[in-house]
Amino acid sequence: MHRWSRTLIPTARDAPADAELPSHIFLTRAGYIRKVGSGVYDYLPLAKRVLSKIETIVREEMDGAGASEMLVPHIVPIELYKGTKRDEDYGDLLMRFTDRHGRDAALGPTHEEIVTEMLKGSVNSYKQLPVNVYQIQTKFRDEFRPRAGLLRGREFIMKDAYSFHLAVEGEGGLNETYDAMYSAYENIFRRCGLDFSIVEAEAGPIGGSASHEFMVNCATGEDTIMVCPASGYAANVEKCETGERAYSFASAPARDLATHHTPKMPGIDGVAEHLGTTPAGMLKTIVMQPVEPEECGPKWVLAVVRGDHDVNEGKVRDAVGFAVEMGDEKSAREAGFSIGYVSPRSAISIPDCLLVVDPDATSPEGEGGTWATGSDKPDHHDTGFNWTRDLGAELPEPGTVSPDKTVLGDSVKVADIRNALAGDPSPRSPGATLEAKRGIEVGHIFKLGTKYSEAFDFSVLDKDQKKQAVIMGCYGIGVSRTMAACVEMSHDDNGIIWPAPVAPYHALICLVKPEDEASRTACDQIADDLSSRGVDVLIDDRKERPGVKFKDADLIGIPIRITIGPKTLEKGGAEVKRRREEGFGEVVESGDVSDRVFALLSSR
RNA sequence: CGGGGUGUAGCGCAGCUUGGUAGCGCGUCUCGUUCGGGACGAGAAGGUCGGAGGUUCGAAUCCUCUCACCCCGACCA
Repeated sequence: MHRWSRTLIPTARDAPADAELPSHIFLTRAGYIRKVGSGVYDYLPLAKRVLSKIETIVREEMDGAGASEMLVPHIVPIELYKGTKRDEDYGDLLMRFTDRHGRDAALGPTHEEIVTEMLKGSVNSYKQLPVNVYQIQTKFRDEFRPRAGLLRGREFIMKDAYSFHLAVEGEGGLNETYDAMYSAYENIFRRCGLDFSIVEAEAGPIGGSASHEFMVNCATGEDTIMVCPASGYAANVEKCETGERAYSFASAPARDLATHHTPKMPGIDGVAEHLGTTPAGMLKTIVMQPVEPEECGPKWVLAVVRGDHDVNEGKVRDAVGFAVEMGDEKSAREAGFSIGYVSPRSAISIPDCLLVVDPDATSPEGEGGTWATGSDKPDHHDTGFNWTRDLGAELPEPGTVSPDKTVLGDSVKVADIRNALAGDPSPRSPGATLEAKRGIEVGHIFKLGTKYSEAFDFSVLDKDQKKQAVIMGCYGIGVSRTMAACVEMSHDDNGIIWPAPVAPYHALICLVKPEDEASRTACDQIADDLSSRGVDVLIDDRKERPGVKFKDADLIGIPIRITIGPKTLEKGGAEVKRRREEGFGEVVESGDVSDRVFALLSSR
């Protein structure tokens, strides 16, 4: 139980000019957070209470799922990152500094390395596996452009867990823990009162294979996710598959190939306008190359998508069977590519090329059967390009492309290689189409594999006395971001509306007239009653006008407001109102208030 | 890292073009009247105008350098 006059809740009528999103505006105005520097915030008492409640839920579910809490240093010697090259991969995101002895260190952006080191030093038998350890700690990532308050700060609070296994499958295997974490995360976010989606995701710079993201559904979210309403399939845009799409190269050309001079037109929009077409009437040909050229056939991979679509590197990788990256511009020019003006014909004229075409880039929609494309010479584009007439190579027969199928031609493949879009066919439910939604990522679980254990030479002897690299998983939750996401998801024009499980207090007693003896007596009795039943109570005992108190009550968003004043006492008790309800609440007899509050809290 | 912008009282802003010794609203403090949805009146406190250098009799204002912060893009938990 706290009294407003004795704690620190500096509410403000105006938000700082740079606050744009509701979570940033309200958390600041309601006295939860205060900016200290770019992307760095104070957590004031109200915020700390919310964070603690989220952390408690996290701890209960993590412990319940067999994980053990620990804590590693915030500061990590830079050598640990060199082992995995993440000092380079993270680049400037890694906040580095040098101590008085000239030793380089970093503020941990996440702690795979240091935890792997820790386990390596303490686990050397398969009998000690599996193990799953976690911590809740401040992380630091030196974002170039922090924004949106707590949603993308530089310093943030994160729960990160790391599991270690001898095998992927079976009892004690990675998948078992991964599944346990999956359901623990579902429990955590459900208990936090969040509306969320679970989506399939690429692994990102952290490395590894399978992963899922937990996204709070929210229109202001920074991430786009694709969902199939029929099957429940959901994935982030980078990962999202599309359903079967038909393709055919066999359209009859209605016009001849013609070359146009298109100097100094960087964007595809500008070129399309100049040629009298739209980006959807053009082909975009991206020159890519294998990451490890020695281990695969072709030197170059040309990915062709429609002009208004985006090539997806991961999908190209899956289609060709080896990892690819954007082609190095210098060596691509040396090989003969007119970067910026490449057409699919370069795949035929330049040796060692593999051509991969997205179904939507085969036969154009509408009349004409031809595309606008690059001319394979600087400052020129062609119109009237027709695959069968103008490519000069054998093309695959018409058919369909589904996520698990790649159609092979001699030197031409057709495959899903672009980012999914709203309206695309669902990969899981024939006839349904994908929808795009926005979300805020609050949790992410990865199957890491052996990337870190191999880098740190962390292996154990198995039953057959064979040395085996330990298999890892890692599981993160943005704790401070979860707090902000709650506000993004649940607020109105007047302020925050906390879900009860994470609210800083369950009930706010608004003393209309704190100097009134009878009010104070009733208030103390009700507060004691509630506290003894485990309800967190904040008493607004400030000598303020009622209007100010009600405005502040709405701002800070405590789920239940109990108003006590001479008028309510006259009517026999106190007014009880939910934050999410408008107007006046109901007057409840003083002795019944705690029962009433308890009932409201239990009914959500 | 590209493009744009802003630094003046705790918060929001004006003043800068055309140099003359700093102002408004909110908040804070005192007194009085008010008292269930951000009251009213009277009074008060609070600023090396981001920093350094320069021009000038005189700089918040003009010039140079610097630092910080923000927005869009790229990137990203």
